[in-house]
Amino acid sequence: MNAIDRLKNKGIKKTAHRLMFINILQKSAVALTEEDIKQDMGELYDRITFYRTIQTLLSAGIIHRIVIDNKNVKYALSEIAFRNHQHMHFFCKICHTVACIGEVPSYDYGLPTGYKGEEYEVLIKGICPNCG
Amino acid sequence: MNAIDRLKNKGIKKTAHRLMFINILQKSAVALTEEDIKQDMGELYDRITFYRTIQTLLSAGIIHRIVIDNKNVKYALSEIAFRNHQHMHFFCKICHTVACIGEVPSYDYGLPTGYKGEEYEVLIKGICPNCG
DNA sequence: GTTCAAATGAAACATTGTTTCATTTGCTTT
DNA sequence: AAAGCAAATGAAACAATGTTTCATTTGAAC
Ligand SMILES: [Mn+2]
Ligand SMILES: [Mn+2]
Ligand SMILES: [Zn+2]
Ligand SMILES: [Zn+2]
Repeated sequence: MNAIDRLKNKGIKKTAHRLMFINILQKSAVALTEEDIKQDMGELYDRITFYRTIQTLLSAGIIHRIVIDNKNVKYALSEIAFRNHQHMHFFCKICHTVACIGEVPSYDYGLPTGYKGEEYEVLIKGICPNCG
Repeated sequence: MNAIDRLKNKGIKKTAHRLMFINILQKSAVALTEEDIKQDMGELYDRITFYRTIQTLLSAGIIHRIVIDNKNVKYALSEIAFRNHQHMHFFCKICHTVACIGEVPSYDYGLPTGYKGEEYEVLIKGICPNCG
């Protein structure tokens, strides 16, 4: 699905910032940092609008935020393939690349009594194909 | 193990701040936010020292940081029981409590070709015993 | 094209992260 | 117990990031 349709789908206005933001993510095989996206935006970048664009796209569910730790926060499109399934993330310890990978296996994670698990997030850290 | 021994173990000086920080975590069954710990510290709290205490204790491996998302970052002691095993974390969607729970199951998580997984982090979101 | 709500971007303010440096503290050696 | 020294502290200042306000511009519906 293209950027315009993604916005139309959610009933939010198509603006230059939003379209460019989505298009940049769309072209990337991996999740991107704010800095990555900002660099790609060039001229059009504005700190405040950028901040609000992220909020808008996040709450519309068009993108998702992947928080690895304090120093690594990335954004990726919420792909249709993944929409209703939890998916895993891979973090490369060398190049710090983050990729959305397959579905979370529905194994028994063995919660202690009394806990009700609803969402299972799996983050795998290791070496990516590029760095291996 | 008590706070003094934890510091002595790592060969770092025992100071009022560090001891209090560790003792506060030690008394808690769940992971705590900076704000939680700050509140418990009272008088002794200082923003800058606090910042450095976290860094020191983190890099000594005495505590670990659990990043749920942008708005939920918590700290917990690195328990001996967990030292060499990855352990899972549980996040309660209602009260936002975070708890360190059992080991990460060593199932096959099914990485795409080329990826080498080394650490597996599992974060389960749901309802805790208190809120259920 | 007109209209109106929503988005923008400048400015200002708030919060958090980090460094610098003079002073104090904890620990080792006498 | 006292001296000596490296490490820790806390005040200050600076940097980066988050957030609100408001006048202006823009997008979409009519
Ligand atoms: Mn993802
Ligand atoms: Mn833990
Ligand atoms: Zn890599
Ligand atoms: Zn709860």
